[in-house]
Amino acid sequence: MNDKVTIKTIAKIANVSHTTVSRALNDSPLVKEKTKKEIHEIAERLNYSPNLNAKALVEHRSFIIAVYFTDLNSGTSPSFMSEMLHQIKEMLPKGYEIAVDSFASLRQSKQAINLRFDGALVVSQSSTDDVYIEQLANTGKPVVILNRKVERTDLFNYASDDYSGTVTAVEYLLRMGHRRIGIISGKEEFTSSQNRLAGFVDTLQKHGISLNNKWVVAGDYSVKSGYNAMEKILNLGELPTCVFASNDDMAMGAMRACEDYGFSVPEQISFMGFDDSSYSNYCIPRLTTIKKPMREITNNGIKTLNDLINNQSPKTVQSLNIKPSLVVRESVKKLN
Amino acid sequence: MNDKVTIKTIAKIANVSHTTVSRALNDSPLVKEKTKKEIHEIAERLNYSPNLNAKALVEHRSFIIAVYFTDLNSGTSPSFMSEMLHQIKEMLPKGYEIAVDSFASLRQSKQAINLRFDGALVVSQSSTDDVYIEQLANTGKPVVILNRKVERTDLFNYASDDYSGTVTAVEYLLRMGHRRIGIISGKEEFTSSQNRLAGFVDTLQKHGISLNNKWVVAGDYSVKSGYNAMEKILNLGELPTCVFASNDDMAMGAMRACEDYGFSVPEQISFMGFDDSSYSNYCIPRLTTIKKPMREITNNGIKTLNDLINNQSPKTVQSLNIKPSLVVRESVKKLN
DNA sequence: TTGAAAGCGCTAACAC
DNA sequence: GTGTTAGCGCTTTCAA
Repeated sequence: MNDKVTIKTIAKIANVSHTTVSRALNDSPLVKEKTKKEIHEIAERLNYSPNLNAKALVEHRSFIIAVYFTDLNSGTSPSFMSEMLHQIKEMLPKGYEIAVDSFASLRQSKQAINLRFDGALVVSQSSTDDVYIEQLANTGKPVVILNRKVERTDLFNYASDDYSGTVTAVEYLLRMGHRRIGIISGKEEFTSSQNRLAGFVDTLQKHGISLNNKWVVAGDYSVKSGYNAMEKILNLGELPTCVFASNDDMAMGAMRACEDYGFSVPEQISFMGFDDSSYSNYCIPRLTTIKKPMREITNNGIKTLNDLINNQSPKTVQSLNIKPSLVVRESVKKLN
Repeated sequence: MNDKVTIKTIAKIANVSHTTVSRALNDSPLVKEKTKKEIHEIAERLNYSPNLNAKALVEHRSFIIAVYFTDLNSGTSPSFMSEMLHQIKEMLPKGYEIAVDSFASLRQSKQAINLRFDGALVVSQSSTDDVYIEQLANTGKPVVILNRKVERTDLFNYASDDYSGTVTAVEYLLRMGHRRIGIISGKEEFTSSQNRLAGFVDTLQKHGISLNNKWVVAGDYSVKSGYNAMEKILNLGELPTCVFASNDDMAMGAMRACEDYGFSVPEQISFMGFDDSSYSNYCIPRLTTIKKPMREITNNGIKTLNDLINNQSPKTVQSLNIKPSLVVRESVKKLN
């Protein structure tokens, strides 16, 4: 292909220097309108497209936004990820590319972090990410951490307050008369799992409700793990009246297990989820859940990064720990 | 930060020329082992990281793999996308970045396609992508098209044979005794919707079954659209015994509508989905569906692109239209 | 308003 | 084995 159209090609045709072409193409006020127009025409005709590598080299920036996930494979819900990418793409200045990567894959291949980016957005799930976050921050380039509250206070950081969300959840369950409550927890390494579990345990304790340890079963946030965890609980003999699943996917798996074992939901066992995934309003029964404020998290994050990259001090706050809200649907029965 | 560690910095310390450093770092056999070791040590100590922009400029490649979706927003199922990205990341040579983009956003912002990539993977849903695929192909760089069969035969192209999948689906429904069958179709512009609809219509006709046009309702592949579409059908008075939903998500929405309107599934109305999404084995009832061969599609695509980038002629075939398979579960009742 | 020249950090002839 | 030099395509002084 005619890859070789450079500013020099255009310069020759327009009978000017390549400097002028560069200026014209960058809409510099130093170039006469007429020349500018001519150059633009030629560029268009030749289907000129600037060599971003050269531009990046000389301008000391790369036109790349790095988006890091803890793990592309598991944990980050696909819908979160896809919404994320979509929003970033919408809000980012034209000409920027989005480079997707994961800390898990870096760790696995023992690779160093790639420094070619102008700003980074980190969707963090685990404190094991901190090593990498450190490295990103050390570049001095704009970095925004989402999804998980980090220790460092000098970083822009927007997260969901999962602990408080779970408190809300459990208090609702208590109000509905439940006292025998189990939990299916999420991926152990994930901060969200830890916070949700802690919120659960603490709230029961605070209200003087004893927790049956057999009703605390580990899942990994997948639908299947919810199913398996619930099987364990159902085989216990002594059943809870309600199970809090640390995310909606596991709740769906768990409800399916009940169906298979002949327990009706919510008549015999109630369920509470977390996240408010797009399926939770359509499963049977509709899932009562805690709505994770994904929209606010991503919006804040992207806006901030955007400002940072354009060297404006962000109009957003430095850090946010957003309280999730309760979404009452059909999966929790009121006991009398 | 100490961003400024370049090969020249290292050269000065090691008392060699920057060329030698370059060679050493690239593990050239031309450099003495001892010097090499020294240089590597210094590089490590200084936390040297090569400037990819410079490297890219001189090597005429960019270490970027472009991944294009028709639309990041809708149509491409999030789980497909995330599995895709994960697999690419796993199989791609180290040091490569994955740049995610969508034709929809290009179109919206009237942007030209970005030429900074060494190979492109296109997850195409619609023939409107062809303009862009053309441009990508014209770069002469490796391009692999997934998900949809394109006209051009010179491109590497792996897709699911949705038409034949739907034939399989409908013939199964007929075998189960259904004659009054409706369809909820997907996004109109998407090739998959068109093929699935065509397969549906053709197969009914081939078997001499008349199609009630009122039972042909348009959705857009979202759960909600499946719900809405099913509402329309349920309000019709005359009901089908079975509805084929063009994807699993819509089937889930439709089954939920039945629940809300007091129709039992599959006793009164049966459902068949498409895709075999991760939820289809856990919803209530479990969804009988057609398994889209995503794994084969992505595997072939990534392997091929990989070979192409490394200048090997791919061990894979040029083009594949993979037949999906039937997955029988619980949502289709056998009529007698 | 334009051009000449330098240089971004790297690789690759071509010498030695 | 190693160094010198040139050059990738671009922006940016500085001079005219």
